Amino acid sequence: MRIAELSQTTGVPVPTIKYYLREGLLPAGELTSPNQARYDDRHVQRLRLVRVLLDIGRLPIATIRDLLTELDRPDPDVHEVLGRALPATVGTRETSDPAMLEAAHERVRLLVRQRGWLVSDNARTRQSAAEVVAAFAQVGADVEHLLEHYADLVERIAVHDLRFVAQAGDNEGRLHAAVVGSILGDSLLAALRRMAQEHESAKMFGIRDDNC
Amino acid sequence: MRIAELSQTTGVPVPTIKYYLREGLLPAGELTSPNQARYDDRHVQRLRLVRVLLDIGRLPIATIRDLLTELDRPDPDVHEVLGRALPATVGTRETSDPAMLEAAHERVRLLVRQRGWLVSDNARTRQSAAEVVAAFAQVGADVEHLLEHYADLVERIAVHDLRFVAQAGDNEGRLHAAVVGSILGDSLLAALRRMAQEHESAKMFGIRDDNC
DNA sequence: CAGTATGGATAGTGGTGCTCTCCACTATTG
DNA sequence: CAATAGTGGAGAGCACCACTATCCATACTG
Repeated sequence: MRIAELSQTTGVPVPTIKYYLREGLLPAGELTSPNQARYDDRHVQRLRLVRVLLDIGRLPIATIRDLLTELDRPDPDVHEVLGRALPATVGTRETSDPAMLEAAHERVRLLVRQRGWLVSDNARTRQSAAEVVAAFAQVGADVEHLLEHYADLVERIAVHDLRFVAQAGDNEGRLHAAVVGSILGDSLLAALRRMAQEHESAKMFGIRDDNC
Repeated sequence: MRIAELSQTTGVPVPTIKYYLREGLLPAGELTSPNQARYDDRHVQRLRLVRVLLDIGRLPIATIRDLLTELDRPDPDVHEVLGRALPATVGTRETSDPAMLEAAHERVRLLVRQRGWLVSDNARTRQSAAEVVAAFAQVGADVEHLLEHYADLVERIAVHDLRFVAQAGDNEGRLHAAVVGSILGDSLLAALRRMAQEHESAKMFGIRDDNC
């Protein structure tokens, strides 16, 4: 398969594919001569994955490159990917109030301790969670109740996520499933949550099912 | 309070505040003379909210403006906000394969029907959910099981979300809580989910709690 | 053998979220 | 009562990011 066919199959313009090749999001095709290369199904798959991580996951190119590099490691391990690469896909920000952030960190540490979660201490996810907790405080919202209930529910979500990962055949498939499930799962959960919120709100504040 | 104090209190640079004023993210201060204005606590609150929606929620300026405009409507109604304004905060994309997208839409319609969710038919959240379902299909992942379990769990999440909204004192507070809870809630859930995934993975694939 | 496609490289583009500069004017300080 | 600093407002400029366009020597295609 040459680049034009790869482009047609995936719907990604040829210049964009070239750009991804330059950026290391896509491995180079097998060179048959100095300026001819062949691409195969793996390139199609990878390209689709990149597009989905970009469009749905809204991950920056650099993050996607790191994630794919992790997937392509010689000794790929699902737990490693879940523990090291995927945490980089949650955003961080520089919070204004250091004291508030430290309090939020302490709150997250407490949560992790009480739940007995086996989460590495330097985990970026802790940082991210603390930042969100601090953000709630900064806009004057009390996140306390939400935090406990959310923790309950994400535990169950994670069980299904890991089941989703485990069901994939080989190790490579599991890595793929871990990435896809985590990134797309966020978006799926967000969309479903909005619908469930609308439904719950309809039940709560007078039902207007005129267009449902 | 003048602009310098507003800037110091919130940590937002003065030129950025001026930019937000131009963009309509922040209402103008009360003019005391042609080139002097006074700002108050409401500006501080609003500015913090804007920063949090930008930094944590990663919403575009235009979306934030629309959201805040909705909050400032004369007859603010929580269900309206949850049903109209907040759905705009989930992304959309132009999918390559129309047939796949239509199948995904049908799947989402079925889900909504089976759950009896009262969700408006044209809802943007449906579009978004369908896009994610199509994305799963596009990368060759079977979302079927995940979908049912996620639907179960977001129903419970939404119950807590609405409780979070209801607990806020007045109507204005509830609108604020709905926005904050929805947007920041997404990020909080994502961060907690990553931690729960790491924990679940640690339990599943050999426990290495050396640094937990 | 004419015309199109290719890999590779470099430069340019459009959108976004600021940031800088300027201006006439106002407030504050010594 | 200066001198200095700060202000609202408006326009231009900037940095980053994800592309997109152009060019070239070479290779495939009809």
